[in-house]
Amino acid sequence: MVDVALRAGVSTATVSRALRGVEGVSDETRSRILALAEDLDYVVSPEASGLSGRATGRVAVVVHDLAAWYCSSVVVGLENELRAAGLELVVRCVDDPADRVEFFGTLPLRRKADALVVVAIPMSPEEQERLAGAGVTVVAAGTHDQHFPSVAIDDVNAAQQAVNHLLRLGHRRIALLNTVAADDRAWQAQMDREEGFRRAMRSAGVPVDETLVVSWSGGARGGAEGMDRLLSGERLPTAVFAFSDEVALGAIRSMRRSGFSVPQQISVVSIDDHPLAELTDLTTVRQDPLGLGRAAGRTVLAALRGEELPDVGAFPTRLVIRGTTAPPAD
Amino acid sequence: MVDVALRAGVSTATVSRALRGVEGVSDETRSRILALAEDLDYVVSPEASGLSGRATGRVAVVVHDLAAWYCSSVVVGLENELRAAGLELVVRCVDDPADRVEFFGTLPLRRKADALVVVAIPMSPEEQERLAGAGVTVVAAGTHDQHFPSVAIDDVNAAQQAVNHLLRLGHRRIALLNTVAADDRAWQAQMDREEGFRRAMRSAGVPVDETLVVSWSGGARGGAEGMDRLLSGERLPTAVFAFSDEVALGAIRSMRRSGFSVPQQISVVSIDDHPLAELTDLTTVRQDPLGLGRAAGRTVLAALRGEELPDVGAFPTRLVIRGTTAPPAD
DNA sequence: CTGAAAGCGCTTACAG
DNA sequence: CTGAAAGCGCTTACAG
Repeated sequence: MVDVALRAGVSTATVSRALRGVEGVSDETRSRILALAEDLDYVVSPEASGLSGRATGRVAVVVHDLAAWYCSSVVVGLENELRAAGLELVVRCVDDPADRVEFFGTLPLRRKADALVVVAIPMSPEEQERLAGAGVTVVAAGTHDQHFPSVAIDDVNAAQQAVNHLLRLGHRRIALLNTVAADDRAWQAQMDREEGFRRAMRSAGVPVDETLVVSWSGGARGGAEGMDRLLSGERLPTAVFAFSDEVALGAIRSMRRSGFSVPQQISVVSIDDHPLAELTDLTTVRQDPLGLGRAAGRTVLAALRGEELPDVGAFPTRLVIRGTTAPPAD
Repeated sequence: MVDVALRAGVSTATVSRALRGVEGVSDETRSRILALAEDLDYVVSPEASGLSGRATGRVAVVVHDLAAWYCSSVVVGLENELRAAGLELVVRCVDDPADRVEFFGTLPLRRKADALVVVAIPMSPEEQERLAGAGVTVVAAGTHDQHFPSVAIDDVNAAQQAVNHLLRLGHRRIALLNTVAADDRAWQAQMDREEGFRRAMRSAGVPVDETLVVSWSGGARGGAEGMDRLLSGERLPTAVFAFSDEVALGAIRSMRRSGFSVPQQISVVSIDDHPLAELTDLTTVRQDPLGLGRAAGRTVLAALRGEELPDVGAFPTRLVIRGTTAPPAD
């Protein structure tokens, strides 16, 4: 920077102001400095800038499973929005419970980032408290949060959209193929989606057959295994509401293997609209993790600017009817 | 840090040395300082540290499509390895060609990171040159590179593994369902996999029917469309080698829709072993992007330590035979 | 509109 | 093994 200042014949203070677009520099001087900086291929040192100023120009994101479609899409949305604002994204994966304890225990983010975005990790009260004392702006993405601004879908409502679709088709023996969090701590989405399932059934006056409510591990494999359990039960469902598209895909695989046709004998609906849902002709409730990540990014920017955060409400979801649902055979 | 030094009754220089595990501090002093720092919940400011020392403690990763399984897996592997070494990962997505030009044109990474990992983006000579002059350690992951250390699979060989499997089963009319890069610049993997395809055919003395060589856009949709083209040709293939699992899945969908059974009428093999490959019983050549990311991370660490980089050779791939391949019907 | 000077919180030769 | 001091490259009141 001294170099630029010397050549421009001004002080480093002026260069600093010109480069940051701050007021108090004449247009003539500013453009001269900008041109010079460009010429010299000069970039400000974020270290020095962060040390003297207050902000680091970085926002951290903690994410549960970056390799999963949902999480990586949220992160891409975040990155796009933050990059446009000149901020960098530091990614921290939290793979297992031990790692999670480690992260929330040490919170290695003080002075390392201006804000933290927690993606798809419902926080315990203790974790929230730790974070609140960490001195950074916190935004939750993919989960609802009491203490911090959050952007997420309404899982109860999304589940109702799915189950109502089955009910409208005439189904009554509807199974819930839920998942359990690997973490064993209550996972918000699972509870909310079950609540939505029950609420839809209740509204329609249809009793829930508890033998048709199964919670199994997640992913396609979990869905396949959970479905095997349902198929080995006494009375079969005519329709299944699965926690996610991946679970649904696994379930469908199990059904076909066992000789059941979808949707002729059993209908399937889930939540996500994963890229493969269209390919597999899966009826699902679409959510938009990329857009959600962008919204979370905008929330971070607003919070950093100290703006009043407008309550964005729940992020929208929408039923997409494809080929895995049909009226019951009987 | 002054706070810790004051309470420990030593200078900040000693605290700094103790905290970094550098030599030149008595064990007694060191442990006292460490305990104190722990007590006070003290963490060094990376800004200040970076400003006085040389390194930033950060490595940047540029990635083409973070939402894709392959790329996000590589990034997770990288993150795991780098985090274990106390380094942070800054993620930069490069979505479209314009964005790519912008990135390589401005290279906003000088002083912002100690190293740069380029994931799945084959670089042009000009881009390589720009990077070489940027003053950061560069590692390529997922592509081979002349100028920088790189860790990648041998695409030619992987393709041969796939096609040789088909040849061994007795297939001769084998189609290549390749993809074209959205970027329109030559994409290494596509060329190498085509080369592997041709080499395997040549070795087996089987002529390539050029009407069975199709390059279409990527993803499941691209695979479906490309397959439709193949199916509308004069002579049908008895087997298809697809660029990736997603392309293969799309292709299979097209075949089933057109009334062809897999593998009875047409066999399908591809490259990846995507999580859904097992679910869909797809025969494929497995690659391990998570492990590849880890290896890239280790390469970065070694380079940062100034170590001689051992030539790791190609990252291994392995044929996984499942249910989409069988001997030809005739 | 512009500059001189202090200070951000560390690390690193240089002494001892 | 330990400390005093300079310096890393910026930003920010404070003057002018």
